[in-house]
Amino acid sequence: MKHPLRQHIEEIIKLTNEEFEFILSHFETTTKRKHQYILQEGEIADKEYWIAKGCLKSYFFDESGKEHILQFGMENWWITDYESFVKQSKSKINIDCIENCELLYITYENREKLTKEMHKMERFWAKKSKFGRIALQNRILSLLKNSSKERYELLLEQYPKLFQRVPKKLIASYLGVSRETLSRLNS
Amino acid sequence: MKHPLRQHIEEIIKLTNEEFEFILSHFETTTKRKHQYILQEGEIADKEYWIAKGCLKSYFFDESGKEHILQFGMENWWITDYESFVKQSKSKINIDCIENCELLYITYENREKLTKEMHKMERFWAKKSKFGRIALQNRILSLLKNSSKERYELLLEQYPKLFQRVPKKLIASYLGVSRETLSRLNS
DNA sequence: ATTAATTTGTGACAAATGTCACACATTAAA
DNA sequence: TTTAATGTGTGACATTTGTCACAAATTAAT
Repeated sequence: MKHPLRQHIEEIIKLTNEEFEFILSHFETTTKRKHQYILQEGEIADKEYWIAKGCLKSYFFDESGKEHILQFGMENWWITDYESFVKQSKSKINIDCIENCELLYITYENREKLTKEMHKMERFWAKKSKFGRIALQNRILSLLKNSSKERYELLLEQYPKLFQRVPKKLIASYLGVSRETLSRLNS
Repeated sequence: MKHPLRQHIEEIIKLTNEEFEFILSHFETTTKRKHQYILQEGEIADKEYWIAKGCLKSYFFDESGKEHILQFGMENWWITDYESFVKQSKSKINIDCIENCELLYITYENREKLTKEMHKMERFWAKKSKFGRIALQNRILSLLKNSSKERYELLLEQYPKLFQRVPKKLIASYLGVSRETLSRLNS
């Protein structure tokens, strides 16, 4: 039984046992409980997390104090503030656990080291970055062309599990509508 | 006087004369007139364009036939359908010139070749990809947290030139509001 | 110069969405 | 088990935005 992180990476590049062990040696493990945070506004995101188990949200507050959800994270997803991590600049966002979580993380330094030591991993992350960008582009497309109701239905279709794990008011925030509007979309 | 493409690339990585000539040999030049297209829905984006001069839009139509603008392109920007180019899949979008344009382009094959032949260019495009992703993330942030009026003012602030070159109805489409609403935002 | 096409602004009204208030259900904490 | 906190649905109403219609202004084409 392969390590789930290895399975995840091997969806993109094949690895020998030694290569995977070498990669894994650059990661650390941590567990967090529901409501605990892994990144706070103003900090520099010096770690990128791979979610072994659990569910998280990345979010920020606007001037009026309203919460907006940028991303959810579940098993096999990566999560960090990408902008802060890449630029090593102060983060505008927060990341909290919405369930108890088991996480693997790699620090910025270790990731830099690993990409230099192992060209395969540079390719892995380049590909991840490409696909991440495509996903964001499609979210913008959807925000432009789809109504709230359509966005709701598309999300429900694509991530049915999310709806059993995450309060609807967070879903509303992710979709960019008020919780009352979301509540009325079903009818 | 350095070639403008060289200046552009050297904002990220330094090049020798030979290196730049080598890079340039992978590109071709083309000119297009206003209203001409460089990519149509259903085609595979097999080229990535660097805009030497002119202005373009990438856009798509929703079911009701409404046009939505995904991106504008101006001097020193790159433009293609990123998803189609990366996956070499059928494009959902169109790209048209909204002014006469001078363009340099690199084909998918040449770009693959060049990244393999020259690791510097792999790093260049990886960085481009990262920053492109950050820009998209910030656009989503803005769509979630800012009102139409705020988005309008932010765009005006960031790209004042755009407003002298591009009809306002296209700006409206980019911002995700009707042209009538945009027209009323000033008051 | 004339004609045609495109762009822009504005009024009137409909539709969608947000806000506030409150009741009730569900979950977490003591 | 009791209490507190959180989440959800719904009514009433205000606000925002979209749609349709039309006229004026601007730009492009002949």
